[in-house]
Amino acid sequence: MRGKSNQTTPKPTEAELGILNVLWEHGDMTVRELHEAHYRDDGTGYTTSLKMLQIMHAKGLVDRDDSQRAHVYRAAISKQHNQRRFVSDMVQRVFDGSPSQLVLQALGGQPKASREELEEIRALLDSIESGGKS
Amino acid sequence: MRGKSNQTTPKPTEAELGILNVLWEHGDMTVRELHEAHYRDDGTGYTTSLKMLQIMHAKGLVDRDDSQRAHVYRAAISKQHNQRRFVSDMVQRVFDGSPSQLVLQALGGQPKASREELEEIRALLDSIESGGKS
DNA sequence: GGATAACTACGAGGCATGTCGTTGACAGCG
DNA sequence: CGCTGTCAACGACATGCCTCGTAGTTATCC
Repeated sequence: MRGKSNQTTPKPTEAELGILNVLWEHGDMTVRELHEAHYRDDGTGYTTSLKMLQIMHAKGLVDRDDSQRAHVYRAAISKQHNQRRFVSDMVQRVFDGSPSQLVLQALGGQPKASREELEEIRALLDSIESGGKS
Repeated sequence: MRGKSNQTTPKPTEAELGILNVLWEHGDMTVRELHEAHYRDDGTGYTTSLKMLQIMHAKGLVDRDDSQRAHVYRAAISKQHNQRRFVSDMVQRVFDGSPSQLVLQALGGQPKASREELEEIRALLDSIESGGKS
């Protein structure tokens, strides 16, 4: 019920993903704000930030409020939605469609999970194993 | 001691990943064999397969045996190595560096894990929680 | 030995991505 | 009113990816 946002949005590119991460963190932002927060260090020009947001708006990745002179942008897709998209893609292309293989690889990786996170994972396992819901 | 580990091989592109998947499945292959197995359906030309393998060889993604007239190619990186690379990248870019978030997302997804796979995951959780090894 | 078929090598082109420069509009201030 | 600074819009360009056509080489078969 919550998602009237349909699946028609394309997969974000690498640069677009960086921008979305800032938008998810900060909420609504003007071009100037995003540029200062995200592109300042690497010396990238202001117009690049603008162009990026315009392209993302054309793709439906961000919404825009142009009632003010400085347009305000916000992420049009949720972080979770994006995560599902990426996980689904990677399971398909890199793990032969097996999510559990991905899980094993992720748990074996370097940034170790904390005890609380491990418990959360166990809880989800229980939920699945007892015929839990999707 | 972290940092620039010699990841000399770049991350495979989409098309390169498709080729690697075939090579991991079939083992060593000539260009012709790969083309028949992978590119025949979509009408892609033979020289495209050849060029792809040449590029991948230049990048170090595949090894080549040119002692015969028809060169024989094989994957230069293991499937596991590639999986680690992709998981690490995605954890960083999409999950703010939290592997457990990725795990939760993967387990919630649609291709459900089997009971055996769930047990395997539990075993790995136990191993980690008891001060397991890497 | 000469034609034929299969192979490698190389360059070029179409397309997406990410970068920027320039232009024109608009607000605020004197 | 006219200046100055900020903004959105658009085109252009470099680069990487993927595609193919063409050329040149080598094996094979009469």
